[in-house]
Amino acid sequence: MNSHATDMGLLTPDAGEALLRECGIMPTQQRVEIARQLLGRHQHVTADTLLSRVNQAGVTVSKATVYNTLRLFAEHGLLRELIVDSSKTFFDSNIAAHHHFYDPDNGELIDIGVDEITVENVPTPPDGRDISDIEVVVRLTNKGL
Amino acid sequence: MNSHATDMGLLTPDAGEALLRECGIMPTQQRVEIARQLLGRHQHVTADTLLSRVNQAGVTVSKATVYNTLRLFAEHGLLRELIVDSSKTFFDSNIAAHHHFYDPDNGELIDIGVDEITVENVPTPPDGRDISDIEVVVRLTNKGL
DNA sequence: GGCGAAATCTAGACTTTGTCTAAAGTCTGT
DNA sequence: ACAGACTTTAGACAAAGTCTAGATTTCGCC
Repeated sequence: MNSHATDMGLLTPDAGEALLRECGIMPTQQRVEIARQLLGRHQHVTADTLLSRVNQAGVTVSKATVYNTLRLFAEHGLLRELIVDSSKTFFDSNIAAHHHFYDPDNGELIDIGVDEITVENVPTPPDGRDISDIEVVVRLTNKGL
Repeated sequence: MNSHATDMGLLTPDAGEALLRECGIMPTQQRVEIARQLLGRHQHVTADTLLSRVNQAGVTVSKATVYNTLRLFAEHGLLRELIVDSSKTFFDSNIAAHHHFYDPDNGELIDIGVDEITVENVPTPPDGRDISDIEVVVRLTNKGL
């Protein structure tokens, strides 16, 4: 057990604040609480689940701040936006290169380590463009459907 | 030039109707027009662009019918839903296995043939589930940003 | 061709996810 | 404590997609 996270996988308030400062993000109460809930362990959340989780933790946060903060954290590389479902956006606190299984039936996301799958020979992109990200989504169905 | 498509890549009305019948889909006027616009060549469309294209072709179609028909065609394997952008869904009339470059700046999608990229060693899915689809999205940025 | 049953289509209300805005609150350096 | 810059908020707004009830079309059959 490390001293920066509680046994529920939350960061301590101090660790959350320190992390944000390191990234040059002003550590407001809302941002620290979102960081605590999100960045203590690897997980996949939607804006909606995060909003209710933070509010249940006793910190009042508005919908706009949740979206602003998620975008801000993503810009600073603290988390990654996942596009796997047409109706909601997931955010992934695991920023290491990896891919996903996705089960549309229950919204479950499961990490696939970058060493567990082989993606090679990606063609060079057209004209004046660079690759910013490679995302592999392996969609699942329940057996016998 | 084959006899089933015009020089604009549209199916002839007869070819469209025949295609739907082969799939066991009742060929209504709306469905035939959507099939003509969509299935004559490989392309990527959103529900919105398709709606206006069909209406401009002189066939009145409602938004609900466009969505119903796209889902119906996808269920019958005539096209494929692509999840590459959090704000809109694309449909791909190329049903052969392949992947995509995606440029979020202009919404452009470019096919990557399944022989142009290597995706191997996909782990076995958990418990009682099967793989239904593997989707690789290579996101692009403009150089020097 | 005409008929009834079943399937389909439509307009528009509705839902959901996410964005925007103007006003109020908070923080920092001095 | 003050100014100025940044952040947060509630709620209006926007866009994509879903749903529904009633009107229309299609089909098989005579």
